[in-house]
Amino acid sequence: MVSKSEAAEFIAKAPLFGTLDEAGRQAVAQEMRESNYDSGQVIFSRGDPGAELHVVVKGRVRLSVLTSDGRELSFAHAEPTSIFGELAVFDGRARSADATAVGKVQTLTLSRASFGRLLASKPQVAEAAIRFLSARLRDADEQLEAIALHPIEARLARFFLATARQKYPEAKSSRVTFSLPISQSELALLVGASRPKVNAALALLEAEGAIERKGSDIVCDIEALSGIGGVE
Amino acid sequence: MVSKSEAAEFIAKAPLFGTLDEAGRQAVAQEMRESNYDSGQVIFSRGDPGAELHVVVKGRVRLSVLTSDGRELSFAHAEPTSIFGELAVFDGRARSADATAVGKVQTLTLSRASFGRLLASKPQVAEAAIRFLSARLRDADEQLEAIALHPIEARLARFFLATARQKYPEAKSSRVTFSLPISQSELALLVGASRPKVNAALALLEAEGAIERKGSDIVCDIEALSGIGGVE
DNA sequence: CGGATAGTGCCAGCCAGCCGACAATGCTGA
DNA sequence: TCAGCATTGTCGGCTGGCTGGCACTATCCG
Repeated sequence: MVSKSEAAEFIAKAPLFGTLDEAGRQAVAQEMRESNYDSGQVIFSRGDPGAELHVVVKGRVRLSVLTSDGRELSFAHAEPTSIFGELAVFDGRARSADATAVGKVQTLTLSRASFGRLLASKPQVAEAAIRFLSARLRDADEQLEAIALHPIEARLARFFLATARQKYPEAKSSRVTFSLPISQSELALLVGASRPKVNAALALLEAEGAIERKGSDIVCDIEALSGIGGVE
Repeated sequence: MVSKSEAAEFIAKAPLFGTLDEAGRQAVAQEMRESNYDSGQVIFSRGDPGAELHVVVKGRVRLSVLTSDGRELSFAHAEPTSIFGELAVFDGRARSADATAVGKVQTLTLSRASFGRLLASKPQVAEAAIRFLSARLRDADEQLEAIALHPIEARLARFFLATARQKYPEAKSSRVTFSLPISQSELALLVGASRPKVNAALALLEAEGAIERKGSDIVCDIEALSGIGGVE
């Protein structure tokens, strides 16, 4: 259970609400509702009318699409402080992807109506939304490029780079360690490849010295990964 | 040459400025500058600091990325009334793609500074920007899905559907005709496939009766294309 | 404590789509 | 008018990645 004051504190770390002052965050927190999901539970599906956005508090959420013939692709995973389901709130159209809990998940939700009021009353939220969407779009473009033009190892390398950058925004040492609670199958969905290929690519990256796997932890060599990822 | 009043009239058709009133459009038009490019000319390149957005007046612009090993992919073509180069203006970061004139091109440009003033003074522009970016993001997601999960014919079919929907927004008859001034090589870049494959896929679509080619015109059967494109 | 379930590592066979190449056609500009 | 270039239509060889399957291990839960 999350108290309203904990919620207010928490959303300060979320992109859309970080620019609000203390009072603003309190006000938003008042409007948010807590939701809990079990592992594998569908949070929403593509095509649903969808009228609220989520901020992840605990756990991971897979954002993916599923074709009629059963093929699947993950756009991203939402982790704590990540926002998802925002598109339906921004433009009022249907859900563009499926959201599925990967493990137990807790989120805070904000309704379209509440967000509309927020947007109208706080101009800095509109600006934050524009920056947020711009960043999303840059990510999407990069992902499109990766999947269309780069081989699997490069896509994996980029994924690790992006994750590392997210966990350690300050670009400091060349080797960073973090835990990666993702199965190879999830990785395969994210990277748009088959599970066996991901397995092989991981082994390859490790052989090249770009990563090192220690249980569920992973050590990344930023330099090496950049090289393999094709980032000049 | 475009006069300021012609410009004001023209930008009414562009997504970001359509919500402005006559006076607002006049004001924006005053700030815009005309640019002309020859066929093949690079308008900007990825990584450039980029400080203005463009509205296409005449011609087509290819928005693409190029990898170090020479592989290329088009995200989209900007056509008259389309906006491109907006990301750098929204978030102040570098250009995320290359923009190249396909044929002679004329654009109107608006500087980041001008846009910033516009954003601050007209709240409806912020809202338009959010909707605009949301739509872009939905497109990007759809493209990602298509390229990762669907075969070439399906991607081509979706491309035609999207084009048809853009030219005839009112969903009326099941067959629509329009001219398609794009070479197969351009199509291949857009669809993320090799040129020969596009050629074969076009032949296949025509054999299936989903399209019909008459010179540079094309007749699309919406139903058939939807079926092949995997749109339920 | 033991069984079930999920994740990992790996192999073999198959196929879609790539590449490079070439002729035929058509448009363009001198 | 004609040469030159871009575009189109097709091939064949090659290969990266997929599918499906199987054994082994770790982990979670009853």
